[in-house]
Order: sequence, then C-alpha cells, then structure tokens
Amino acid sequence: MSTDSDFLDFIHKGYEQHLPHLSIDCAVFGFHENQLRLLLTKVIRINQWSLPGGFIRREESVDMAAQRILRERTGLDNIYLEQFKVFGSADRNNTPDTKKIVKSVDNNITDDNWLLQRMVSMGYYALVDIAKVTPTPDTLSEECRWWDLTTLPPLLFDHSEIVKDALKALRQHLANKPIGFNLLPEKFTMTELRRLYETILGRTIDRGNFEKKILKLGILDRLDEVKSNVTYKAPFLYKFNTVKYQELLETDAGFGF
Amino acid sequence: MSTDSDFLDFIHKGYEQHLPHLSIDCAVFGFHENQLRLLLTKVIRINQWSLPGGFIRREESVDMAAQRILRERTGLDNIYLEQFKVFGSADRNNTPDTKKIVKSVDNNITDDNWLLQRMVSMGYYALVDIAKVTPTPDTLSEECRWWDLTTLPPLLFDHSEIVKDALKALRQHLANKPIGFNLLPEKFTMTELRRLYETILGRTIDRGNFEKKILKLGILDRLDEVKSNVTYKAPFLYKFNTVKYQELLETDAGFGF
DNA sequence: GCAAAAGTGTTACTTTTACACCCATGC
DNA sequence: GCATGGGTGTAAAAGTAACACTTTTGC
Repeated sequence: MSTDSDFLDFIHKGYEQHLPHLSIDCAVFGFHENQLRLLLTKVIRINQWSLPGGFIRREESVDMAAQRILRERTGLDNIYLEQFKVFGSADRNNTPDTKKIVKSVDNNITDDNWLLQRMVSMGYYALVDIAKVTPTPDTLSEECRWWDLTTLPPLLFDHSEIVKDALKALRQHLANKPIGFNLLPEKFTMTELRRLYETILGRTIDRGNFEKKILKLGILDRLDEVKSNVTYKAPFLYKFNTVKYQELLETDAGFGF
Repeated sequence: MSTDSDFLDFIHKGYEQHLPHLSIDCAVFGFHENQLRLLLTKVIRINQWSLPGGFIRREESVDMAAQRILRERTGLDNIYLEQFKVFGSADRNNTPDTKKIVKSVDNNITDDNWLLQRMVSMGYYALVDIAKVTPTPDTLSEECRWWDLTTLPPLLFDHSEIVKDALKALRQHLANKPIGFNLLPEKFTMTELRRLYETILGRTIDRGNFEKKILKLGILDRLDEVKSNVTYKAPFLYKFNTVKYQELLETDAGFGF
C-alpha cells in the first residue's frame, strides 16, 4: 500500500481484505524529559491531527491488527498494548472530514464507500520507550510525530475523548500493576521511575517512601552500575525483572500509589 | 422479529439493519441464596447453551444495543452494564455449530450469509436484581434461565472464556468500586451484602471489619426498619445512597476488600 | 436457658506518611 | 564550602485484622 494505485485500490476494495465498520485507534504514550508524550499523525488534505489507527484484516485477530498497525507507525515489535474501551457512538465518524479525506484522493467515490461508513473503534493504549520509536506516517497521513500531552492540537472525530479515556485507564492501571517500566529504557534510575509515576498520576510522591515501596515488590534488580555524566552523586541503575513481574501480575497484588 | 417470516427475513437481510461482523455477548450476573448466578439461553437445534447476545442496529450506539438486548432478555431497563473486553480472534465463531443453527431454519442459506461471517464480539457484564428479571428467550433460543455459576454447562464458541474474563473483571471492579449493590434488592441487610462480597471474591470477610469499612464510605443509609421473619435478632435494613455513590465514583477512591 | 446471629468495642499489628540525617559529587 | 540530589532511617498516624463481649430473638 505504498504507491498511489495501491492506495486507490485500498479505498475502493479495502473491504475485501478488511472487516468493514471496525477500526482501531491507538493512544501511544512515550515519556521524555519528565513529560508524557503522545504519537499523532497528520491526516492528508484536512490539516488535522489524529491518533494512529487502522483496520482489521479478515484473517488476523483484533489484537494482532493493533500490533501490526503500531509496528508500521513505530518500527517496534511486541509493543505493550491494552485494549481499554470500545468507542461505538452511531455518529462518531459521521463528519464532513471523512468525505473530504477520501474524496481528496478520488472525487468519484460514492457515499456508500466502506471508508465512509459508520466505524466502531476499538480503543487501545500503548506504552513505548520513546527512544526506540521511529515515527512513520501511513498512506493517509503526511506527518507522524510526538506531541507533548499538555499541548495537544484539536483532534479528528472523537479522538480527544479517546485520549482522555486512555489516560484515565492508564492512571488506573498504573496504580494497580507495575506497567510503567514499558515507558522507560532498559536501565533507569529510581528517580526517573518516580518522575514517571509523578507525571502520570499528576502528584508528587515522597522519594524515600516510593523507593521502599517499589523495592518491596521485588520486581527491580539493582545493577552494579551508576548513571554517568551527572553533576551530583551518581545514582544506581535498576533493571526490570520480567520473571518476578509475571508472578506479580498473576497474583493480582495491589500496588496503590 | 416474532414470527417465522420475520425470522427468515432477519437471517437473509438482517445486515441491512445491523452492522455485520459485530456482535455483543453479555454475562448477566444475579445473586440468589448466597450463590452467583448467570443467565443463559439455549440455542435452537444444537442443544447448546450460550450467553445472551445480539447485534448492533445501524442507528444505535454499541452501548444502547447492549441495553436493548438485555431489555429483551430480562424485561429490565437501565441495567448496570460494563463493557469489559473485546473478543476478536479470527476464528472464534468459525465452528460447525454456526452453520447448523442457521441452516436449521433455512437449508438454502449460503456460506456468505452475514450470520456465518467472522464476528468480533463486545463483551459486557451486567449486574441485576435477580428477583426483578423475567428470563425471556430470543428467536434463536428455545429456553432462557439462570444457572448456578459453579455448575455451568459447556457453552457455545468461546463463551466459557468470556464468562471467565467477565468474572475476573467483576472481581477487579468490585474490589475498587461499590458496584455490588446492583445485585441486591433495594433494601438489604449488612450480612446479605457481606455474603455477596464473600461469594464474588471467593473468601470470607470479618463481619465487624466489613461493617465498619463499608459504613465509613457513607454510601449506605440505615433504615428505621428491620428484616422480619427471622428466627434470630432482627438485623437492620440498609438502602443504597445513589447521590453519595456518584460522588465516590468521581473521586476514584480506593475500596479494597 | 440456649443457640444463632446482630451490633459494637478493644487491641495488636501492618502500612503509610512525613520528615530527618548523612553521603557523594561538581563547582 | 556549598548546592544538589542520592541513600537510608525513624517516629507518628492511619488503617487493617483478629477476636471478644453483649444483645435480641425463637425455641
């Protein structure tokens, strides 16, 4: 689907390969300089930003579709993904924009085109290490880049609501499961982890208490290594222990910050 | 859709009114004699039990569809409903049963019939006061009744997995939000409420501590009324305070039992 | 009186919170 | 030295868990 003719084919006959009326929208979160960031794509012609998204191929599961879509946007495999809500209003994508986008490619497209139909969207959020991502626009987009979550532009359709709900789900999950690590590089300091929690939960957390609490979970391994190039006492680096993490997930243990 | 010809019409042309490839499955929970119960429908011809479910009309939202479907099965309006997961495997309803059901009504139906296509299902769970429900089969079912959750029959498709996940979501939510009241009648005793929690969470809870904790939330009003016809000291009746409940939901307050 | 379950209180234990103290580093 | 942030400890407060004592009712 990289050439123009492939693209026209997708618009006209995409329903042969994809399920109609079903779409996926992903809120991809990253963390950089103590700020939560969101990956957005700029839709062609209408000059409007939207969440990365796509459709479900007839032979793939919904979860696999989300993984595939994000692989295309980020270059990453095995992304941490959570399907948090279904967006199913009858009129959520019934806006002039929808026609404008499609007709900008082929003005002969009729109103019964599959892309102009009602779409029920599966909302996912993803947590990624921002340094590993290569933002890549899709065929319907002219740009793909990170935005600071505090200064988002207006978004397509109900995508602002999706972001709001994704953030709510993320906060809820973060307070109950140790998922924050997915936003950090492999090695990180205790303060980096704490800043992440503070940013997402929107409040400060006592330094000493945070360290005690998170270490007691037993899911962090302290390395014999400190962060270099700092102008103060070099802090230890920690690594996330996947084995103990899995154990913790299964026990459903509380984790309230 | 009550006569046979309406039904044939639904099979042949239902896609005109409904979204294809999308279905809804509901795990409806009730509580009776200290047991959690589940509402099931028996599918015609194949002698198999399944979750109540249905399809989404083109003009209604997914949530409204779920409410409508359960209104038809239970006679109740404004049911407490939670969309907890999407079931989106590519082959989840690709079984001989699917054809058998549809072809039992009209043997001329072809494999491209909309009901035989892949279905992505929105999983909901519902909490109802079992005494208010009038179980009513739909056109594809010959029976609709309550089952004890501990002795469920084998279920259609992946419905057993849906039930398992619904129960998991219910446990998770119950421990964080005061939603259990939806399973009880308007007036209830403290012990009835505690038994409900014990049953769903699968463990005993100290009587005194439970009472203290739940009263401190301030969402229960003790009535000047006691339960009658008991052979022991008559316990007070309590009523659920909707106003305070809403406040609590908004504050996202913890509620860990 | 006795059994059963309600209503309430007491105490020990655990967890959380707030904050303090000293350490290492670069300027 | 001193400012900055790291690493660790402690004590008060809050919350939780275990259980005990009394009350009411029907038999």
